[in-house]
Amino acid sequence: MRYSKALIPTVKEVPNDAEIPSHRLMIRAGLMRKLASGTYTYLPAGWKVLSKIMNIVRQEMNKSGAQEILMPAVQPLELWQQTGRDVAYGETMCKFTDRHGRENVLAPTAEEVVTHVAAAELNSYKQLPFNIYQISFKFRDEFRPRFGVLRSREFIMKDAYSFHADAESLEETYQIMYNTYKSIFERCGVKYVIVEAEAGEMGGSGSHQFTVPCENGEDIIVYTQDGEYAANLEKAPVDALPKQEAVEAGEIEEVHTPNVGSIDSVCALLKAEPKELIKTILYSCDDETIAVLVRGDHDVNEEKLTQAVSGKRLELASEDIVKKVTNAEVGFAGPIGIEEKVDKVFVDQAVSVMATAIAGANKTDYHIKNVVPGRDFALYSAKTAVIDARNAVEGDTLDGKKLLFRRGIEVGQVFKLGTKYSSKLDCSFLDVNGKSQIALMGCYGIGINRIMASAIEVSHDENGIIWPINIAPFEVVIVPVGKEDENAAAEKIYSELTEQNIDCLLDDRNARGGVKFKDADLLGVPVRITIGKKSLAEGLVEIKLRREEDSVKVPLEEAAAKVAEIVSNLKAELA
RNA sequence: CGGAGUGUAGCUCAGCUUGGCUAGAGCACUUGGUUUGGGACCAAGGGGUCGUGAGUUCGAAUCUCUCCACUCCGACCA
Repeated sequence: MRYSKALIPTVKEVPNDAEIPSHRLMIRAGLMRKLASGTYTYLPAGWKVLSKIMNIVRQEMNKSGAQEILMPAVQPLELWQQTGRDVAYGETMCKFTDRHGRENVLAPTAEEVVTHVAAAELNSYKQLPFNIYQISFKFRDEFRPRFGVLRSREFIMKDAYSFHADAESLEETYQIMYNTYKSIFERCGVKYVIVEAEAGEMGGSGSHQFTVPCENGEDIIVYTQDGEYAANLEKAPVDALPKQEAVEAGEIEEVHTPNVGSIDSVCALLKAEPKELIKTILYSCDDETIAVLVRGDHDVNEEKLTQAVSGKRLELASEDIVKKVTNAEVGFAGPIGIEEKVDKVFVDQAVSVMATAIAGANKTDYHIKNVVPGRDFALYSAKTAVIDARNAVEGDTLDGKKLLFRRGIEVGQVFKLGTKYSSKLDCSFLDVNGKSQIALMGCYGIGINRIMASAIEVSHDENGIIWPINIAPFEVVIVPVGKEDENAAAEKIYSELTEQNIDCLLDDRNARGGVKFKDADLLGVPVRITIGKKSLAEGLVEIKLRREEDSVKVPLEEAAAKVAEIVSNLKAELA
């Protein structure tokens, strides 16, 4: 590609709505432009990056035995109603009615459609297993799109779905996908960690997340120093805390706390620490109401809670329910006597070992001091159980080992779905004995745009992007500085490299050297060839790697061969 | 959805407090010239119904209200 003919509109100044490096650099390097909140147009160089990522994904998926298909972006809402996910996905799903009055959704994912497709074609165990995938646009009407491409409303996802006759087969494909994902991210040149994850809304029995550690990630990874354990925050269990030393706790004492409902304000008023408080949080689960007790400085982990209610859908109780159950305004729920008012009580382990605590009084504008767990409310009963119900925090351990935290960008996740979708959409087959069986499923997603953004997040400097060569918009940029012999030499190298299928950008613009260097750095092209007057007079050109400071000079005639070798070495690093 | 903020040229912003001549700067763009190894310089240009709609006023970018868009924080934490 010749720069003079290319639409690569680099800019010096950034629109003020870009905050994180990947977003800023994608705008500055002319890779993309925003159309509206959470939607972006990819310009030629940006689309090339995405295309290269998609090609790697496609090659590795095909190599694993998966087959590519393409499903519609517009799906009938009816399919989603059959699995109940029309409600579960809620407002995140963009719905619309067509001219015939039919309700549709813009695909946020495709479990329903793919299961429907498979159900129609699957008859016999002899067809199993198979794994089909697509690379397509997905639309999720996010609460709050942000961080540029990291949480956009429209994005490109590779989603694969496997179908199996038995658990062993699912396990086998799951492992194949796990390894395929490793190859994909390695070839893309992004450093990732694999963590245990909860299946969440997707359902199923097992899941791993592929996460790129980086400061601007939205996910929190919890791990032990020795690398024995890594999980996301939703999943990570914690060791039980030791029982606090018993203190001379007086009788419970009601205190007036007018208009003071939040943890912080209670602490301020009573001069206490959040860790001396018990939070009582109410959830609705089907028709039941569930109370959860956690320490004031801890957060409820809904995934753990969901496990405790056997995977049933949980929802924070509405204000009305809270008022009805506690006989008080929101902010004053407490553990004493709550057992009689709700269907279940889960006490977080950290609460169960508290010596004494402050809690809500189930009475508007009142709290209770000197609450002793086990004395003033039951820890174990028909309705009450002590469980691990909170997020891990700094200071927690697992198996006695200190838990560490770091942020990351989720770029891929694999799930064992089991029969969650196949049972509801009747995806079954006849087994060897002629008996009808429900197919087992796995699903495997990769965020294409997120690979692009995370590569930038972890690899850039003050001058711009530093691409891994396999996903760079160009592998080599040729910069002639000057306009006579330099251009001729540049053309020569350009045609030699192009002939060898090296993806090359020739900066043939009539611009000063400085401009070309700045743009080459901003765009992040891994290898740069500079052809200047002085060196050329000696028959030399200069080769510089974007990621390194120094350059080397080689004879003009050898330049193409030398660069081809460098390119192939850089690629070998990512093989 | 709650809170905060911002909307003036393609981009970054000034002007608004205290209403008043033809609405400004830098970057970008066009033309000509000089330049050409790290975002050059000179000169001449083009480009804005100041987000929308209403109101107050002799007069509104500026004051008031409506709506819209965008950004940030939060959104189960009782």
